[in-house]
Formats: sequence, C-alpha cells, structure tokens
Amino acid sequence: MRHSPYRRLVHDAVRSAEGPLSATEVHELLGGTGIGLATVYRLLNEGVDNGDLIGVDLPNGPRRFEPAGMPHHHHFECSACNKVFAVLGCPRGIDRLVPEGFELERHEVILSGRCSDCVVPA
Amino acid sequence: MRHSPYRRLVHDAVRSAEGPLSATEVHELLGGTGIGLATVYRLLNEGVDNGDLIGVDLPNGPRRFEPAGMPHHHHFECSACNKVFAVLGCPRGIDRLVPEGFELERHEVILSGRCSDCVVPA
DNA sequence: TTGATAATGAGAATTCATTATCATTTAGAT
DNA sequence: ATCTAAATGATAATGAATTCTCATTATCAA
Repeated sequence: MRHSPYRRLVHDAVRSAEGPLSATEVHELLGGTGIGLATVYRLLNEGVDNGDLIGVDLPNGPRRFEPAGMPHHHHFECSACNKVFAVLGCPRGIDRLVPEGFELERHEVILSGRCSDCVVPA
Repeated sequence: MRHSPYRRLVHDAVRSAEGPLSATEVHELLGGTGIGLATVYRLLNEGVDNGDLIGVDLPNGPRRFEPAGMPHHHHFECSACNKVFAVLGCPRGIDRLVPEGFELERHEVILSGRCSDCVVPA
C-alpha cells in the first residue's frame, strides 16, 4: 500500500461525522479536493476490508460507512434531510423476540423521524 | 376494477406467508399458474395503494409485502436462506434512544441469524 | 534518475429491482 | 353476439448504486 493523499481525508471524514456516511456524502464533503467518486468507493471499501471501517446498510439507501470500534449503537435516519445519526444504547429484551428454534446473530434498530435541524417549529 | 383471476392468488399468498414476501417470491410461489412478474408487481402495488398491503423495506433486498392490519411487530431475516419472518412484540425503551431535540416517527427492529430450517445441527 | 507499479479520474459497464410499453386476450355490460 | 376497456405477459426501458476499465500520473525503492 503506497501513500494515498486521499486515504486520510476519507477516513477523517468518516471519523468526524455524526453518523455513517455514504460514498456520495463523502465525495461531496471532499468536493474541494477534486477526489473522484471511484476513489472514494475504493478507499471506503478498502477501509472495510482491513477492518478500519464498518459498512452500514439501511433500508432504501446506499451503503454507509462508519468507524470500526464504536460502542454498541443503532441509527436514526432523518426523514426530511436523510442524514443518518448514530444513537448510543440499545433497547432491552431484543432476544425475547427471537422465535423458538431460531438463532440470533445480529440486530439493528432503525429509528426515523426528524433530526434536530429538521423538526418543524411548533 | 374488473375481475382479475390473479388478485386473490397474490393476496392469499401474502396473507398465508410467515413474513413479508418479495415480488419475486410471490411469483415463484405462483409459478404453476403462469402469472407474469409484471402482474405480480401490479397487484402488489395496487394492494398497497388501496390499503390491503404494507410495503416492507429492509436493508439489502427488494421491497417486501405483508398484509395490512397486523399487530405491531418486527422482522427476522435468515442470513442463510434470506427468508424474512414477522416476529410479534417490541423491545422496551426505544424512545429512550432518541437524541434530544429529535422527533421519532417510526422505528424498525431487524433481527438476523438462522431460521429454524437453517440452524446448523449441533 | 529510473523503472515497476500503485493510485487516480472519468466515464463506461454492470447489476438488480422496478416500471413502462404494447400487442393480445378477456371480462362483462349492452 | 358485440364492443370497449381492463387485465395480462413478454420484454424493453429505467434508475440507482456500485464496480470496472484503462490511460495517465505519481510514488518510492534501487
């Protein structure tokens, strides 16, 4: 792996975001640098491959990427601006939902609604 | 709306399934009837439009359809056979995850693992 | 400095789900 | 029995996300 001037920028963008970012979002954040979308995809996928990043798949949207090693958390997707936020914590009793004879491997809780920037003023 | 010999078949398939079905799954279930995939999509979308069916979107997969009016529930997706099952109930304390200033509209809990047909024998 | 090769950007190609098109069949009112 | 519009199937077209291709540029060890 040779030096890539963009690797740090892409990973920094992901690490400093409030939630997982899509390739397009990263590309837009780095718009000033001239980085190409293909390179963004390359670096994000490479990050997943070597364990620095985690791919986050939510319904109806492109794959997103977040830093590996975060504490257990879930996600909130704003129905207005479509940004996704990490939310720490986890509801109790998820295992009680698992049907008899099934084996739970993973779970995801997806909240949606208005983020603080998009709540309609009363 | 004229008589459609397939409408009942499609809706019956959805109603008698253990979880939401994709258009492809319905098409395969009705394979013996000669129904075309386009017609399956038409009838499923029509079902959603007139309130008989609900569209269920999960990560990484086609839209699925389930009967309207089910009690509150979530979904379990088998990581081996990719079937999706409805699971009744809901974990407590989901609202406590919502960040300050955010407004929760909906939530989805997605379990994944092995369904009873796919658990590896010990 | 040079050479092998990694990194890059632009855009073509791919993949998959879904919708649109259109010629044909068919229901069902008249 | 006839006629009009709905229903249908086959398949083309679309849309969106992602990957691939390839010519070019840049890195860095020797």
